Amino acid sequence: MIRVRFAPSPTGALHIGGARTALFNWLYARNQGGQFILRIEDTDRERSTVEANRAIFDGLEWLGLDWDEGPNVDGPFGPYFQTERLKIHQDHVEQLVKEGKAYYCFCTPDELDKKRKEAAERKEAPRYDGKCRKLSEAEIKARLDSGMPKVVRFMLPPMGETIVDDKIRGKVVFQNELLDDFVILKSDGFPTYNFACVVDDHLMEISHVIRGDDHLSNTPRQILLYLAFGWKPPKFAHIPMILGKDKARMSKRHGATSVISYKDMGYLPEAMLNYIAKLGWGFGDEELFLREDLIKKFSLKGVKKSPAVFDMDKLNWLNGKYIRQILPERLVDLCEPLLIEAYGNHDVEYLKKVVMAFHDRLVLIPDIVPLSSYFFKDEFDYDKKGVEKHFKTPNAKKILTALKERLAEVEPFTKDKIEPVFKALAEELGLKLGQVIHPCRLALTGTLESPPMYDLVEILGKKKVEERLSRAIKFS
RNA sequence: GGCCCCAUCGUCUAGGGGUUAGGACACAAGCUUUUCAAGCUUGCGACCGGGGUUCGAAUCCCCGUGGGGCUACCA
Repeated sequence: MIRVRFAPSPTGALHIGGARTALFNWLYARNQGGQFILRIEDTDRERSTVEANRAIFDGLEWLGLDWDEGPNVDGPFGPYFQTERLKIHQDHVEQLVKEGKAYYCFCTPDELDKKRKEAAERKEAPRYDGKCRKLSEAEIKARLDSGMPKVVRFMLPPMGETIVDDKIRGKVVFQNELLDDFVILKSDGFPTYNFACVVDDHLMEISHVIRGDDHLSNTPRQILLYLAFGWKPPKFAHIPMILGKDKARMSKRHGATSVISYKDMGYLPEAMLNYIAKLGWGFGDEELFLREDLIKKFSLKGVKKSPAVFDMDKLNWLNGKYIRQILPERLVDLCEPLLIEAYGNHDVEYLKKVVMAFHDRLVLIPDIVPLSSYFFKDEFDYDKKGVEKHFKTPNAKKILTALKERLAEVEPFTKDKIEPVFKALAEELGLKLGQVIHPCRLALTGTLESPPMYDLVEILGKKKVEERLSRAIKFS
């Protein structure tokens, strides 16, 4: 059975990189008919918050990444909040201590810090010197009894090498002697990441650990832990990082990093899913992937080794693509609240028509608001250049007046009845169609850009068209 | 500093001994057209450097260089 997990720490919103890791795990599970587990790694008591838990759930939910086991979804391997597994972790630490594979350390952070600095000055690797390893039974007992702050360190095998056989990178060899006796239980009694994740992954029967590249260097430590327990390590797959425009690891200064903020900005979840899937994974030349395609086509073989730069332009393009493809009803649902917020309540049928007029003009959902303003506001200024070009012409008044009179006669007021009015007028005046339409567009919208003329006229309706033409006639 | 990973257009990538090095975004031009978009066509544009191996390297190996990561009582 394939079992994978996404194990975020709740110290902030679900960011792009985390979402992509979650996605790859989820896709692998769905593709393989396996299970996707969500485990919250909240052992950092200082930084973990409940709001962050919520934010992670929201992010995953927006992308449609559902978990088979985890918070709110009971499973046989819970609990799924790491802090609720404290006893389990402490028992396992104790087991290692009893077996002589781990030991108590009473060195203070200050002391260690000082040693690290000294080592750095001597240009030596800042490794723990193993001072407390040499403590006698009696010394340990005395310190333990005195209630002195303590941590537990893993006793590293001194020799040999540890091989990480990575599904994406192949075999990576690490020399054990370069590692040191790392801490597995902190002085607050909570396990460290490297320890807790090993115990939990094993107990939860995780078969594949798919995670960011930044964990590759941690993997030998974890493998050593598996070996110390006599457990079989899972398969590992380290996926490349996501970088910002300057090729540095993506962070706040690269703009919005939390996935949910993309929802607020007006991105569609399918666009986001498609985009982040392509960040570090590919399937030939294909660009467009719906959720089902991704599930069908995803494989670890398709995952790249090199890091990818987050490119907003491409995301925007994808978003536009998906907006053009979505059902009218859904687009209306997405736009409606924004329009109501900006322009107040309007007839639903009217809103629908307006939204559909901009269907293939939107890159982001909120673009609808500025683009459609003249559908909701009767008072607007005329574009300055437009006035020079289309109002300050000898014919302008005549055109607008004629248009007003003739449109008043149109019944029903639909675009196929409206169209002939424009064509006939242009012909009679010996003008090109554009010469009639441009002043009219300026009169009706105040701008030089709009949906096609006849749609525009129909949607605005006879009354507004007349009013606006009158106003423009006076102005010109 | 030590260790580890990575390296094809500006960006995402295809290709993995012999290719006119292909596609997508962005950019530019054109077409279409009542404008803006959309759509279509075309253009611009890359194998990090140096050594090997080979008849032949973008491709395999080594060394540099560059970028990233780890080296925490963060995950």
